[in-house]
Amino acid sequence: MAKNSTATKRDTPRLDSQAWIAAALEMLEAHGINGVRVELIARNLGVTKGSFYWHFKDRDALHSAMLESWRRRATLSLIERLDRDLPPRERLLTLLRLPFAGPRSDQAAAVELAVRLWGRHDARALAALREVDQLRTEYIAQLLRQCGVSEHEARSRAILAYAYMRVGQLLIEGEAPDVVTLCEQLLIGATP
Amino acid sequence: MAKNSTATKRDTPRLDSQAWIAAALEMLEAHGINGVRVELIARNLGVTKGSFYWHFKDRDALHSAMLESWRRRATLSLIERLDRDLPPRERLLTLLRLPFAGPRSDQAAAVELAVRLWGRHDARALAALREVDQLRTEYIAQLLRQCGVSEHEARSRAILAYAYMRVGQLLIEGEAPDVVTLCEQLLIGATP
DNA sequence: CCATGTCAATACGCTACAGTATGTTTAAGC
DNA sequence: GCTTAAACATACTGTAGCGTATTGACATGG
Repeated sequence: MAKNSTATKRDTPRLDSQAWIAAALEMLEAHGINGVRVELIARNLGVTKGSFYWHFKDRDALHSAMLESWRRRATLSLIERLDRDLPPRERLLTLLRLPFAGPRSDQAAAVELAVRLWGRHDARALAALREVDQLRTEYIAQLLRQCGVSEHEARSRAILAYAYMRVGQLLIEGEAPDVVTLCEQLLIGATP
Repeated sequence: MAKNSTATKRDTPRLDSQAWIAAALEMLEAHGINGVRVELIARNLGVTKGSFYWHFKDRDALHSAMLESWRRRATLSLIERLDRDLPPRERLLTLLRLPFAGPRSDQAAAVELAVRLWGRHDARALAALREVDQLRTEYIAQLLRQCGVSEHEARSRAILAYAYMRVGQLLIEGEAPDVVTLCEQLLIGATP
């Protein structure tokens, strides 16, 4: 186990900043912001930290880049991926089930938790978090309004739905399927 | 700034395990489980780590003690403190507003997030988390049933309420008071 | 007053890690 | 084939932190 250790193969021997950021976000998801170590990420990528300090000035620069990358993907990508020809109610359901759909979404939900904790002693993380939270809840609220939810209830329901999406995964694990379905119905509104 | 640095005064010059655990939980809340450093806690307590290794075998023993302490306080204390002569609906409201009532509850909510992240790569933390989640949601569901919520809806509403209590703090910060009130009404049930 | 148990300070070795300095490979352009 | 710059390796310094060993302060009971 000298060169090709774990994560990325050497099919792309040369890395760019994005590869480092992606690997760093994996570390963030697993061990929090303090667990994001340069040499560990390097090992996961199959390189040494000599590569890291080519792409980034220092550890703090990586942190900023991680936040920026997360903010972009958290706002643009997800929303634009859903804005297709689905009716609003189906879009809402898909959105609600997104954090529970497979290990990839599972990791994404964990990153949210890590950023949330990170934001307690880092102003940049807090700012990014507020912006993402605001955009997400507002988007959910819009969908709810399109489903016929009143203007007043929309924001409250959006907040509840968003909270459910953040920490609901572990809570649901042992529950019956109809309990989950009822959660969704309570959030979206009565079944027509 | 030599002796009495920050946290605990030297009124109680000698410490016990509980003081260490409490200080460690503060660190957990601020920097996650990886940020819980022995020498840093020692500085906060105004002692050196020579004291620590008298009370605990090693860092891992502190982790276990932290989990155990958190589990006790998370299950027994809170529930028993509420089981007074309040009607169930008022008890529910108090419970719902607990995470947003002052900085102390704010810290407690942050500890929950930290444990939640911690549980992603530590089996003990995950076990404690599951137990606490289960007890809390079941307790909320019981209160809901006493409020007239149907058996089926009780568990779903409890999950939504619990998720709201965990991450709702930041989401609510800029909201109007009636939005928050509506959140509570949606969770508890229609106003009678 | 001294013996013992409790709690803490000091000194030490060890490892992990951040960051720097500098050498080495690889690919592209000419 | 030679140059150049991008991407990475290697070797190093400095520091933070875990754990250990030893010693010191302080109280209490005999």
